[in-house]
Amino acid sequence: MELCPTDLIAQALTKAIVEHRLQPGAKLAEQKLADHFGVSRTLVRQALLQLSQHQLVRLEPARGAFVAAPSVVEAKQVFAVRRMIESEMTREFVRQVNPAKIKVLRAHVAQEKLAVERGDAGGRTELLGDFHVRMAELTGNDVLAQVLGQLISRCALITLMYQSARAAEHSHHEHGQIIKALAAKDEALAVQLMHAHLLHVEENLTFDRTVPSSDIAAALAGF
Amino acid sequence: MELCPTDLIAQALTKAIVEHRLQPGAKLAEQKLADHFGVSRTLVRQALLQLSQHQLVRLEPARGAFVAAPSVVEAKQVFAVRRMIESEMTREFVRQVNPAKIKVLRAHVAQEKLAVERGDAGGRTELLGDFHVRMAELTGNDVLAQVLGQLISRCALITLMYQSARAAEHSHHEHGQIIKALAAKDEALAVQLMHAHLLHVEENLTFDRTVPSSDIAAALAGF
DNA sequence: GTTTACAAATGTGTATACACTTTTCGACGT
DNA sequence: ACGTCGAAAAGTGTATACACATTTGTAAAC
Repeated sequence: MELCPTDLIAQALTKAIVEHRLQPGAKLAEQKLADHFGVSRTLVRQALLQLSQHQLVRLEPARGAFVAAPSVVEAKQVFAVRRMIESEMTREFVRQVNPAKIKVLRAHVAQEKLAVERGDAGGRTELLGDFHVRMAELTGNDVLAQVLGQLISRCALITLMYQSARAAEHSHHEHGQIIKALAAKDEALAVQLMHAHLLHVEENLTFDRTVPSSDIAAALAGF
Repeated sequence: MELCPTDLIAQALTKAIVEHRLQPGAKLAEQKLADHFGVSRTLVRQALLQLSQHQLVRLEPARGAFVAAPSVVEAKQVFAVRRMIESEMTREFVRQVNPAKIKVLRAHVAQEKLAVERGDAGGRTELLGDFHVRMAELTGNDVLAQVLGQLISRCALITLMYQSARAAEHSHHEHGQIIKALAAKDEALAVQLMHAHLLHVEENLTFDRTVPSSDIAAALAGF
């Protein structure tokens, strides 16, 4: 569906940002990226424009592009929206659940297990997020999957900034419980578990941890 | 926040598309647009790229940009997602409702009334959609407002393609009822009304009406 | 030694140029 | 007359060029 050079670059950058190979706040100089990818600035610019729409990079006029560093309040808002969407999504999922769909989710969780045990922070964050997108896809609503996908990639940054290994394992475990409730067609339980799960993820983000910030004003507040 | 030339062009195009001054399926030739706006193709391309992300234009490789013509199934999916989000949003709104917020909504509905009475199809569609965005903004969740805004601009196209004047007035009336429930802090009623409202909007779209299509295959299906 | 002014360097913003693909249109052959 | 082939036209995809803004570094002034 999308395989033109621009999207390839955007994808590569997204991966690099979400996997934390590019620090939040890092400058993304167009020429440097162009050289690296072996293309002209034109394509890099287009890719950066896309990523800015996805809130993964901040574009400052005449100053350039920087890896986004979502604020705590923004993170909380993203999670609030996710709870709204995913509670209802879970309800819908239960209505149309069948063995094949449960099987897909179980297979996914098996992969999560591997990444968590391997200690692969990038991989596990991606997989833990993908669980929710997978659910959305299984409801058959492409728009839902797309919207949720954007929200999740947007807070992949946040999660990676703040989430501990223990929290990741906890998430993985909760996914298993959610599947059980889905398989049992227990709507109330499934919705409750999903809601609690998202709350846990948000709560476990150690927002007080000092994060290397590129925002001078914020970094030096109080000095 | 966004006032660079590219965004200005994107905004102008969005308005033209949403106000139906550009027919769904219409070709958007880059040079023509560039001449019209008095800029180079570079800026037009960037704007078109943005609009394609918002699903307002379709980009076909090496063939160009076309005004999007959302399918019926896509429309239904958008509405399904809106119901998920806005049910929960209504719940949240009731929790933090106060007289000032109610006043804002009442003022908005007053404007809707004018547009509906004036028979201004473009204006009323925009205002009827903005009611929901206004609610999102009033909850204080910027991310929610942004996500919902995208969904609504995405189906503004649909609404304008299919919605009748009578349906518009009906929507306007339902907004009033929703506000009453919100003001009374009656969560259950407000949620129920919002849910029903979105169902009504979707149901009232006359999906069977033949729409001028530029998609030859679809237009000639069955011949 | 610190601050200010200014110039070089770096980098972004937009326009233009060129290669290549798709479309259009006319001529040729059947 | 109809269909096919081919060349011209139009349009997209990418690279490059250039104007302008920002940043950096240096030198002069206090």
